[in-house]
Amino acid sequence: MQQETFGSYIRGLREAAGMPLRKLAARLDIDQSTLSKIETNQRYASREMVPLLAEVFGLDARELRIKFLSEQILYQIRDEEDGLEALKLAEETINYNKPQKQ
Amino acid sequence: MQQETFGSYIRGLREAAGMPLRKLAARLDIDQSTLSKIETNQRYASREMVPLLAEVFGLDARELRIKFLSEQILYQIRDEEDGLEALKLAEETINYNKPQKQ
DNA sequence: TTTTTTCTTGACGATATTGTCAAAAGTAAA
DNA sequence: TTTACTTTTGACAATATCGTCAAGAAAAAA
Repeated sequence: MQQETFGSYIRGLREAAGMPLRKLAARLDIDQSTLSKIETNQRYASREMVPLLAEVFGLDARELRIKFLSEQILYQIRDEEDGLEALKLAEETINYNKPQKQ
Repeated sequence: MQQETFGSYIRGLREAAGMPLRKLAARLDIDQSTLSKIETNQRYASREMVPLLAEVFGLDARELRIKFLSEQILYQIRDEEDGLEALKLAEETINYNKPQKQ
């Protein structure tokens, strides 16, 4: 299930840009060791980093946020049975409570 | 979005059964104040309580687990934009990595 | 209204998670 | 190799979350 994490995804972007950890960490306003750990999956990226990352790498902020949230969700239901069903129920709950169009 | 929480759901079950907090807490092996807080949404139910709750109230354990996980997920994406899209992406990711039938 | 039982609350210790510092390890250039 | 730079790591402080205790508030029974 866990092929590419958000952390390794960032690492890929950063390396492709030839940018050192130190610089990206500065842009994100975090310690470089924290970023190192995020990229090696010893820590988790925080919500606030997402728009900054989008800006730095010229990505669509919305898409990146969705990717980030999705990974959070997947992490939460990792090695749970019926995770898929839980996702579906969550979806239904959102849809049910969403204001109806027309 | 948040109409009935897992906590208030438990409270409903417990009251319907005419069971005092104290007794249910004992069955769950937690302090009654913890259960009180869970039922009033000041704390979150833990994963381990779910099968015990199912047993106590004669519910389907799988369904209750799904309900529990679903709420966890919804809590995580509360007041996030594009939460629904994140859910869908998570689903796709699971489906994509699921072993194909046939 | 007293008494008993149930429920809630605030404070606090225990636990888990996070971010940082400083040093070590790894890599590349000179 | 030295030297300079990048990345990783371990230890620890800061923060957040959690469960319990003990007392108080609320409710029900007597």
